[in-house]
Amino acid sequence: MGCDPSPPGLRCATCPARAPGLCAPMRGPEALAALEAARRPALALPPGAAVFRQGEACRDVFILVAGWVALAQALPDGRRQVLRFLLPGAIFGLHPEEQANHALGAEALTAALVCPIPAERLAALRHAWPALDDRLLWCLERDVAFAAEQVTTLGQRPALARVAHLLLELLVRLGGRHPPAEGVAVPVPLTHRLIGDATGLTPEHVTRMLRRLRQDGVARISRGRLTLLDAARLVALADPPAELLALWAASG
Amino acid sequence: MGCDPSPPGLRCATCPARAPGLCAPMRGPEALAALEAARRPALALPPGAAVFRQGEACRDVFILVAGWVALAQALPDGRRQVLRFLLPGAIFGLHPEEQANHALGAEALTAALVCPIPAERLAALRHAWPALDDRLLWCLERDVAFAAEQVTTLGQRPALARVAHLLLELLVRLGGRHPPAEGVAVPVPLTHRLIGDATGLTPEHVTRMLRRLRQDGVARISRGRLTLLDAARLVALADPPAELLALWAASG
DNA sequence: CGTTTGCTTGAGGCTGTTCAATACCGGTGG
DNA sequence: CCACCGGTATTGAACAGCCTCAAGCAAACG
Repeated sequence: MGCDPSPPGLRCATCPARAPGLCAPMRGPEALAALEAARRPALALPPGAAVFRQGEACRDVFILVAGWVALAQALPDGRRQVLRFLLPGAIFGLHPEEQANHALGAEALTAALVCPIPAERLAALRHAWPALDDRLLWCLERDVAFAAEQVTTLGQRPALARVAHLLLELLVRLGGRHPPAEGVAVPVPLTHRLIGDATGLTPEHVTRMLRRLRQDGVARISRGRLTLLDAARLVALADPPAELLALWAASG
Repeated sequence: MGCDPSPPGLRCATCPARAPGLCAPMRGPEALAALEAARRPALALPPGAAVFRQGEACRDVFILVAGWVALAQALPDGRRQVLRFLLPGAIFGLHPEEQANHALGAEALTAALVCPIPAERLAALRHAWPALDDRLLWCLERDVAFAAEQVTTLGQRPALARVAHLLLELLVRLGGRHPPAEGVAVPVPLTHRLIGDATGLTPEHVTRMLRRLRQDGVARISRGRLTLLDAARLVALADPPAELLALWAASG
């Protein structure tokens, strides 16, 4: 929960080629300096800490610099839906102006570093550097495409395909390429509960689906490490639209 | 399928107060004239016609001037997911640049009138009138919020709540206010199949859920007309986040 | 080490699907 | 005006997928 006013700033951590963040279009030194000047001190969060809570007033927009964050919507009955697992470079917390309070919560899954940027300062930057508008527009169009795919998955695909879809998405986003590499153990800080909240399944059923994937030699996940065994069969199970694979690979 | 190069243009039909379209920020006569100049001739579509098909190249962005359009993603096995029912004023067909082909299809549910705007011309307009960026950003942030809610609904809510949620959404969007008016028969061109494709249910189960809503005196839909009987109970069943109601009412 | 948290497995039940048969409505052509 | 027709709605019965509940286990953490 502490504050880290010094490095790592936006410059180094949010601009890896495979996870372009907000600063990608701010190439000029002045523009980047302006973005650096606008941001608040970076927040270092321990695992489980909330970046913001559902219902809280929207004050800042955030850039995830390091670690994993989950965006989730909780329901009154205790159920909750994970909307997206965020990786470094992600920008989140944007909202239409009518919306004064967060409809979603954001929670760190690992130790995480986030940069808050006051919403009004971001608006000022947008007007000073129009390239920032292009970037934000691109990010949002991408988010809409991702959300549409998740809607289709939850509405139409059976449990096994939902889990396969999520694993494939993570592998492609983490690896930055499609097809993803086989045989590599990738760190993935997800519990069965989190996977269930993202796929609309119970943790018990997630266990059963993961067992089938393991027994069929498709992929295995254990102790926080995900290993792809058979990329072709995972893709066949997940059956993602071709358009998405490029987006996953390109945008963390 | 014909072309209608004359009225109704963007001016009259897309700017009703309750369904602000692209031109809302283009108040100045020059700006509006520029938008009018950029658009192609309006397309008049018969019911069932495709505005664009899934997999087709992305060439234009569209503004819905009149009628209903469904955005849907089809799966190889014949199932499909309706992502959103569009009402007049909606802008659709935006996509991140990596995406050369539509991941979704758009189909007219009624006779409909749409204005295509070439994507590159829209980009040019954006740079000439920065207010347009604000508007597009707002539209996309709203779309992300809507999509997030649909994800939660499909992932976590049971069948009755899903149907109630959709009916409430339509009533609030059509009426432009919350709570929606009781006792008014609103034209709604949806078949049980379409409702099922939007809620992830079979048409048969949609029938059963609608029967329960009718028997419980909550709402009834028949012969293309939706009548709200008990707003409070519909809201209780649908249980939408407070943030959404304002967005539904404000944005058609 | 003890405690806690998450994982695993099984049995039984509920929700929603599938399949099939019938009724309905709107449009068409005789 | 009426018979016909295609698409849609309705209903029921059997089935399947996923959930609930409960117990036992493994792993992480103080």
